[in-house]
Amino acid sequence: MLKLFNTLSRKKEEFQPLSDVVGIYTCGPSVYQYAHIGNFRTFVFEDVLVRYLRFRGFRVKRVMNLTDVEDKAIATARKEGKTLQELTEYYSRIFFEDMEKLNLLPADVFPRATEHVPEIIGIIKKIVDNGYAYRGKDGTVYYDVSRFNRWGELSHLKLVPGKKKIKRDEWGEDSAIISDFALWKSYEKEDGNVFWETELGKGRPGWHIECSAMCTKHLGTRFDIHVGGVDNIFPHHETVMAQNFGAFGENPSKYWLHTRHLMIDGRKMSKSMGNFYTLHDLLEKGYRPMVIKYLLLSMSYRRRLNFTFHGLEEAGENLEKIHCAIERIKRAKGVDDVEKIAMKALKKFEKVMNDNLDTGKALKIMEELSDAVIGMEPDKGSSRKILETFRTMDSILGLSLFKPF
RNA sequence: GGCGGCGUACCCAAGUGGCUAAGGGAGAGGUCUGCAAAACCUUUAUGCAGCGGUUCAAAUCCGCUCGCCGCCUCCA
Repeated sequence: MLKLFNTLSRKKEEFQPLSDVVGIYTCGPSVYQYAHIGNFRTFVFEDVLVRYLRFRGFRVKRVMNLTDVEDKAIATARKEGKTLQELTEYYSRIFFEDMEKLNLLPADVFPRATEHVPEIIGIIKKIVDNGYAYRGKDGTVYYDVSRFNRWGELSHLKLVPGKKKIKRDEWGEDSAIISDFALWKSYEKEDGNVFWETELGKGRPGWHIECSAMCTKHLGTRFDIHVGGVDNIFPHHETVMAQNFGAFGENPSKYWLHTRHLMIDGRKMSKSMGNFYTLHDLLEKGYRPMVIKYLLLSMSYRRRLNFTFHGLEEAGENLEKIHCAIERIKRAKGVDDVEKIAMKALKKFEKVMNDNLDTGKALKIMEELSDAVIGMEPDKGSSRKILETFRTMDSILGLSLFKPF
């Protein structure tokens, strides 16, 4: 039985789907700059989640949004003298290329925030009608956090009531204060030509409402799994829950999964600190995409992973070993009946994957199988079985083991 | 200050109450070799941040202390 750690309960829970199609929503990239490999740690994990669910026989619908309108994107476009669309199109294209390089399956839907303004308006109106939002003096529509008594349930934060209003995607000094956040931001000069004329007035969507609108449109008001990095727990996912409660009276997702950060020099790899590598950076240094992916998978997603070049080298060696083992087995003409080893390995593999998708241990099991196999002369039947096992594991981890290394 | 995570050898790391604490990497010694590399062999924690407690038994459970990190309105 598959168990997943649910941030909401802070417990591992048995995965029981709501219906015959498992709905998964993942917060995708903000497409105003290159995604870094810390971002990809999350996307790689999500890919394995989807692949594993399919392996277990579930039908899955995965939705991954592209945040293509927000403060930073607007500011960046302005600075670079581009339109918002030119900027986000460019980075979206790069993102899709990176996904392909890392052998990540495309989501079933890649909704863009700018293409969902009518849905966004619709959901804001519901929230207003239900009494969970109000209009500020300048026309900005704010979510009234004081009306939502389950605020803080996901992040487990005890927040202090306050009167602050947050209009832009700002970050301030007043921490631990409950603030009302913008659902619809009225037009400001620095928005330039980024605005929509709507029945809520001239303006643009708030950052948080985009996800509520898109997940609801593509997966309904209640779906199975919502995934993202831990830094999204608060405020982003907390607000998504609040918004969906305001509009539809329920928490949109049964399970909330959060990946821990990729660290560098003991610190979180982040855009704002500038201590990151993009996929492109590492490819340029000569590292192969699958080696990078191997490193990203080498630790359970619930644990922090410290990025080092030494670790990357080791990942490369381990991956090479597995490739060698597969090549050897392909040509094996021995007489040993060693089918059992393959079956045992697969069993162990499933066991660790069932335990909250521990890809780090799963990789170790693959390495052990490779080590075992390298010293053997398996017969034809065993060879076929071993190759099948590797193929199955590869279909879940997506490491392109059967392509030239 | 609140919530959470982590601390096992020089480095990474497994370990989830019970045989002498996995495995890699690096280092040291060796086999082989004209030398080197590769490969292979040997070796490296009376001890798991510290202190106290529970127990027949603790790296593992409990309490306290120290240190590092994450979140507490940019962020995967």
